[in-house]
Amino acid sequence: MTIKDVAERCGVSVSTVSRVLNNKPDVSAGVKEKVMRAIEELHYVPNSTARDLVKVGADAIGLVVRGISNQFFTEIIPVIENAAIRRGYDVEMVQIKSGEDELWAGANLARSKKLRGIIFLGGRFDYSLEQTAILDVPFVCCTYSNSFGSLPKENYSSVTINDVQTAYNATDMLIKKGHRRIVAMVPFMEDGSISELRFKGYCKALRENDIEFDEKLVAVSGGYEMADARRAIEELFRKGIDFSAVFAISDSQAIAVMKALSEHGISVPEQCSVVGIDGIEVSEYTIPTLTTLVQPKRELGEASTRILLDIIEGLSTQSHLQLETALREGGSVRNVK
Amino acid sequence: MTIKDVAERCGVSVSTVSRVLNNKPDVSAGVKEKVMRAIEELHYVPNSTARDLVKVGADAIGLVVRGISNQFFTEIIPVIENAAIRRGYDVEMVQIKSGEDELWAGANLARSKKLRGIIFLGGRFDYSLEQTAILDVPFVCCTYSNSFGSLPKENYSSVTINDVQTAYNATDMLIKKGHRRIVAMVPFMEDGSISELRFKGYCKALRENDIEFDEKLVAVSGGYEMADARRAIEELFRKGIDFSAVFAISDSQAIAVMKALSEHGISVPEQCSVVGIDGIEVSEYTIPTLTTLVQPKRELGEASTRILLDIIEGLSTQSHLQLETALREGGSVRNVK
DNA sequence: TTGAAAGCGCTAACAT
DNA sequence: ATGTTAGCGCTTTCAA
Repeated sequence: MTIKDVAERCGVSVSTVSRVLNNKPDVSAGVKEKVMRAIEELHYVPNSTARDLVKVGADAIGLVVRGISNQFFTEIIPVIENAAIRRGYDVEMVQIKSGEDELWAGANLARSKKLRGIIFLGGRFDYSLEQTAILDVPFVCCTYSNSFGSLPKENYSSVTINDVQTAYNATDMLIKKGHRRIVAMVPFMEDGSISELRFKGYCKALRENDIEFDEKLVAVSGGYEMADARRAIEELFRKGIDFSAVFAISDSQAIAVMKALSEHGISVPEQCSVVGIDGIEVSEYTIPTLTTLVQPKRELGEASTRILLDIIEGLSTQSHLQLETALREGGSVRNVK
Repeated sequence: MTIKDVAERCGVSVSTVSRVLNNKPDVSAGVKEKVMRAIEELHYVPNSTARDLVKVGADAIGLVVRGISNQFFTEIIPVIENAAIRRGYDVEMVQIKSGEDELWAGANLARSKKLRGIIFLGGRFDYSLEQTAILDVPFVCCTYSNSFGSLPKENYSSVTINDVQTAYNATDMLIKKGHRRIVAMVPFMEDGSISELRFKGYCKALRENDIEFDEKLVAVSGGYEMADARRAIEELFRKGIDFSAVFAISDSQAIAVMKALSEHGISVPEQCSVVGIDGIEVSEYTIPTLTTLVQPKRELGEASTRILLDIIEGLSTQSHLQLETALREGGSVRNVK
């Protein structure tokens, strides 16, 4: 069932059918009518692949999202879409799994759909110039940057928070409230990624407050899932570690921490305080409400889009924007001074 | 940057480049080497659109997911992917927004990628034969069926739970535990969709237990979001409605209900019981753990895939499978007898 | 082993 | 207003 079948059915040429398909003006009402009926009757659906192949670069950008079930990302996606639409650009989105390479996915998407640029929502922190060379359009890294790579600043853009600083703020806040034995709930200590950065922030806060780093207080979960965090806390109890607060790398792991504590009869915040990072929707629904450092989701999405489109339109060059996180005080942290 | 550029760079024909690209055997080692180096150097990435256009139907199916941020769906997706892979099929996934038509998206995907069949993860309940005719491959509806439409059973397949029965079970359980004034937290009473079915189950449970239906106990939230549920509960308090339990249409709304109750100083389950439906991950992390009717996510995904592939391979015909939900007792329901 | 050429389904000149 | 034709970038006969 192709455009040719429709054309033959109506006794017109394929270009005429193409015209009505694309709502071109120069088709007589009668023919248009006839073609539309044939389309209906034959249940014809145009092949978008063929369309893409022939189309010239339209006003559209790509969005490559790492991790289909990352709540934090799914809250940013609509922001980016709306921001792009407002400036007259469509956005083509693809999801990739944790194992896949976002650069390849982006290059593929860009070529296939003839896009003008790419936004990566989540990705690796260690690009090299060589690796990004497969991308022939500008791109911006949203929520991450190239901290562990060799890609020159002038070759890409990024919009992020300061992960080290944010983790520092979270931990420092706990210390200021009188906590000394603070658990760091992190997936990895050295993954060359977000976990490493935030762990560094935790260490820095201890250091600057003259609290000795205690390796026993690092709960290394080995993964970003809630179950990983829960398991890591259980492990702490098994070892009989004593602590009065937990800094968790993300809200979702913070929520898992609260649960694990509760299962051990520890109430939050009375017996243990918990702080997270992100500000995902469900963190407002925990009991008590999670205290967390909220990422500016709207700004992250809007700035990424703005920067990319400005580059595309020649209004500006590559840039790197670092946004502030805000402490949202829920009920999960207690002052013990 | 196309295959032609690579060919010219090496002084070979495009077909030769295509051969090394696709790992065909009949290329001399020397040429292969040369071409591969050129690909590297030029940072060439094949255009997958052009590939799709020319390829003949491969062993692949499509997965059309309704709602990018539906936690319940995102937990089923990997199940379907793995089940398909195990039988030697690739799966192409697309996400659609609430407003978009999944049938159109499915037809589009099927044609573009020359797929052998489609799984819809969530969708409308009211297809007609005419509407589904745009699909020229078999399809199965996963987690929903055509309860409000006219599509003959023999024209599609489905794998679902019994929504009416499940809601009945949830409500009946509350009644058996002594609750009489039970709130139904539903997005809509008559939406020709899942909300309507589950609301019916609630009503049926009341009826069969000789409890009079009280419209004041229906919290119609007008949407499926957590914020919608929270608002609906606030409204109940504003009206001064008295109740001892809440049946929520989904886990996520149940979690929002628990929060709203907590904010009004009502503790769960001591002063009010809450039950949900779905069994999403985070429902295991609430405090108390949410009591809910767990959908068999694994079976839903695997059965959908099996049925579709069996049809594709001519091993069986369209079928409709209804799976059981299981009550998972958390701590959010109290016996008041 | 390699190249030339046809064609996947569609759009967009260019004719008529 | 409508038809004819030339590609879009790739794979795949078919010849050489």
